[in-house]
Amino acid sequence: MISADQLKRIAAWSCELNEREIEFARAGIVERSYSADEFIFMRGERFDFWTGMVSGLARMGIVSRGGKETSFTGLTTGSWFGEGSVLKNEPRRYDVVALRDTRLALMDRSTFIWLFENSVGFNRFLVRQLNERLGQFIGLLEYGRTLDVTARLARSIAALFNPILYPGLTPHLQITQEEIGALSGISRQNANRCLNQLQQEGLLRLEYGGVTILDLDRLRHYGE
DNA sequence: ACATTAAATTCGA
DNA sequence: TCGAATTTAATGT
Repeated sequence: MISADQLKRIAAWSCELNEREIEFARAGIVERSYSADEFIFMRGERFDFWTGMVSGLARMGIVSRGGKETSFTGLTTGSWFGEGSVLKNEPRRYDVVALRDTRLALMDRSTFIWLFENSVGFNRFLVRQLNERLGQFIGLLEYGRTLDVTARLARSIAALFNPILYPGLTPHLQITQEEIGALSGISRQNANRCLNQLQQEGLLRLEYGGVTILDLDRLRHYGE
């Protein structure tokens, strides 16, 4: 159980709920901490919570049998994920691992289902979110094949700044080049080269331990 | 892999 | 509590 204040702070969707729904939501949420490199859950595992990033950074993806890692997307503060598995009441189809110390909000399944069945505002949010994620995954289809490393990195960064999936973000993000590499599936060295190229082209600005996005639109369509 | 630079932490007054 | 010194972390090549 978390306070109404805390709910407002960590869940952008809560502003679409009425008083009663907010009471329900906060009663069904607890917070939990994860340390860097810890698995939040693994593919095939049951994890009966809908989850929100309170702070930190995580990576959603799969590791194949050979140990090869495929990253679907990064998860930053403010994003909520896992609604697919919770709705269908089935095991997770991907891994989520914390890239640095991370705090999560966990909403239990019955609360999620109650909101789904009773709250118009919550459903509005869900539809928008699912639609946005679908768009993101369609974008991933052309990934590996057609795009060079710089474009892949540009797009995984751009994905982090999707205002629907990651509400309340400023154009500045605290993230190391190593973490960007992990999200894009490339080495830190390569990430460094790509980032400098993107800075050259005026799409972002590099800082110590962070980046500031200057042109999200061109980043998103980089390499087209 | 190594050299450089920025930031965080410790320590002495 | 301030700032210099040391250690740790991030970056550039």
